[in-house]
Amino acid sequence: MEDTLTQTFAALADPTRRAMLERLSLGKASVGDLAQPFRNRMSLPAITKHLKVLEKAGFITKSVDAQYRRCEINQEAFQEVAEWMEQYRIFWEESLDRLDAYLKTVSPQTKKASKAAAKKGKQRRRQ
Amino acid sequence: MEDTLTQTFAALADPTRRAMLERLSLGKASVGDLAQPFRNRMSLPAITKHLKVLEKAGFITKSVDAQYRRCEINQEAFQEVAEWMEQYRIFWEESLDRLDAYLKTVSPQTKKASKAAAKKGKQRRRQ
DNA sequence: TCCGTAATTAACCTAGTGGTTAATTAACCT
DNA sequence: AGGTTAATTAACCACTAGGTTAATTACGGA
Repeated sequence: MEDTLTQTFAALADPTRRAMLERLSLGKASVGDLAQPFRNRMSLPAITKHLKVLEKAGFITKSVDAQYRRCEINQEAFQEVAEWMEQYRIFWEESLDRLDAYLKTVSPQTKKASKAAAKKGKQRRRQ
Repeated sequence: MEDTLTQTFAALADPTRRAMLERLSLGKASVGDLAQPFRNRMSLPAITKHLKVLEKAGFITKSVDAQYRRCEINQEAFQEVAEWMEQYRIFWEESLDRLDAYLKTVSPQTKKASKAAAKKGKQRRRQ
């Protein structure tokens, strides 16, 4: 696959891996911990593979702790995405403005994603 | 592939498609225009397929103009990426601060991506 | 009307991805 | 030492992604 941005985006193009990142954004976790929400759907080797993809893309780092592997989220890859997005800032800023405006027409408090987006718009837009 | 975030990230996980978006960020273009930089490496049907992926992911819209297809960049998909990134803001903000600091230790003017990132950091970081 | 150009569709091929089961490595515990 | 638990590796399979060539559609111009 070669190029690093490609690896980065490819790593995010899977719901299982995104869920793992979401879990890791709350704090460190072992492979078993990360596997737990998927135990019914998916085997452990599958989990291992997903983690390897995330690791190669720089989203996580693993450290050995006895028989456990402690997984931790990592900025590196997020930085790449953010830098790339910078190039298209004009588009996503505009989009968030629209989202922000839309949210004002709905209810004052909505679910977390919407709240976060609204907050972002407010913080950055003026000046 | 089902889910929309997956489609969005998958669309970005290809250097050809990212190059096309880069070109389209400068303005509208026909399929032929977009194909031109790849004409030696890649056939036209391949280009058509790539554009279809970008279209399904919401990154571009096509309109018919005689025998030409006029392609235009679109915010929709960028919005999705931005919303998703919001969840990890703590990581990429921190990353951009580091990048910003690093750039200060290098030269005042560097290449475009770096400049943009530095600008972003300055605008948002304080207050 | 006929030819050239723009672009897509169809049919196909190869390599890579996401999953499996079975076997293996490595650490802890009694 | 022997058993249990954590995780990885190996070998395999089905499906999709990215590419090809050849054929097709659709429009403009002499």
